[in-house]
Amino acid sequence: MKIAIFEDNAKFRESLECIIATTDDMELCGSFEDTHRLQQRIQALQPDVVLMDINIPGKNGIDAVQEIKEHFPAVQVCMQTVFEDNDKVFASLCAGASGYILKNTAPDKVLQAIREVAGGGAFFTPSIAKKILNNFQQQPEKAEYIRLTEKEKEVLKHLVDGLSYKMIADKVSVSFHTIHSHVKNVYEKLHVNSKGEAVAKAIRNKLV
Amino acid sequence: MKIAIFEDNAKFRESLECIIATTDDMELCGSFEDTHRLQQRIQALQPDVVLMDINIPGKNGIDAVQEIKEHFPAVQVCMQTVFEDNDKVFASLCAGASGYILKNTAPDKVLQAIREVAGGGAFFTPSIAKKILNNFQQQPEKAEYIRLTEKEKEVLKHLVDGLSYKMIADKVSVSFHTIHSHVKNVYEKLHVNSKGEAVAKAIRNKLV
DNA sequence: TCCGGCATCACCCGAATTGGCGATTTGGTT
DNA sequence: AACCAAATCGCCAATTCGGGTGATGCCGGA
Repeated sequence: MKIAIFEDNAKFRESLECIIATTDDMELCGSFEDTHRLQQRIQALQPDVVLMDINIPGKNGIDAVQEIKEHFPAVQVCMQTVFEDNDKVFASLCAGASGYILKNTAPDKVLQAIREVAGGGAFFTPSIAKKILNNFQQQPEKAEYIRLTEKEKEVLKHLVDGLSYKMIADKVSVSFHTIHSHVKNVYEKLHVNSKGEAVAKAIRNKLV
Repeated sequence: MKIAIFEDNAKFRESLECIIATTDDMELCGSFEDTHRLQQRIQALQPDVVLMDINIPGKNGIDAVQEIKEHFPAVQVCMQTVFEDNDKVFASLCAGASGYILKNTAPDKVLQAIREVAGGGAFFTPSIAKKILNNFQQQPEKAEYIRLTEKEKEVLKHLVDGLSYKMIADKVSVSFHTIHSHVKNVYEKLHVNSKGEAVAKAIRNKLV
């Protein structure tokens, strides 16, 4: 697993280098104090995971993430910073970062974060996770939990994709009438009575 | 730190009990296989953290979380389940859960999750964190400008609300045929050919 | 001034959707 | 064994939708 570091603070960068270098399943493939020639560096090193500071000379860390994900979508990026301002956190995540850890994070947690993002997962330090959570809970959306069966969810997904009853029936290998029946049940449970409302509610309640 | 468990699977509940009981800084103050008399139980036990299963007899786990947070906002809840469907995850978080861990989570991670949520933080297993992350990152890759006219946008809004052509015609005080015509134009511009797709695209591209 | 985009209205037709009435067979819980 | 929810299938009627092919004005930019 190849790791690249972008961090301007020399002491901190060195300690990161040390952590990575002394870990068996990781290889430190690059360590930089600025984001100059970002694409060339990434292209040359082909890292699996990039540790990125937010306050870094050259291009700032958030823009750097965006650039990396745009040109090298397979590269996973983990933000590594002292800041936990809401705007920086959310901007980083929207830019494509898969992890966000604070600089006071213990070394073993840093390694854990790297492994998680490398494996396609995500990792946040608890205080960051809490911020993200608040973002959900602040929605006044009094989302009653709608208990759809698996079949009903599947049919609903296909409705969202614009398939007709007949096409869904084909795709699920089931009779047209069955789909008909499922759709009716979905409408009932969602308290809607048209496809448009059902699709809208499905997307807004993240049933898809 | 007082922990209460709500989990209907006996074997799994016992293993959780064991994990908690053998941890120095935690005290198992209750363990239940259903959510009956939920408020009385919480009131009597005064737990700091509740581990809650989603599929649990009585009231389902998500509604239970909502009830707990409503009457005992200081109690932190961590979901503990085998499900990772989007709807269950987001419904849980919106209901007030501070953590969401899968049942295959290692014991030390479970303890870590409990400590984090007790301390006012949040904890998600990586795959759940990834789902949450995707919720932020989905959308930017649409540079394709869709220029709808005002009328078309209005008609589209009403379609999203589930109105039929005729109802829209009434609402906008215009002929049914006009609505028909607008809808056809919208379909053409959105490159779709069904109401479902149009509604989905409208919401996802924030045209509404 | 002419052209193109927009809004409006109109007709046709085949297919899809809705809603309401059923039914049987599973699978899991009690 | 009894029960229940879910999944499956069926019929019917009214309405709506999707696609095609028009037409009429109105307005603003070339």
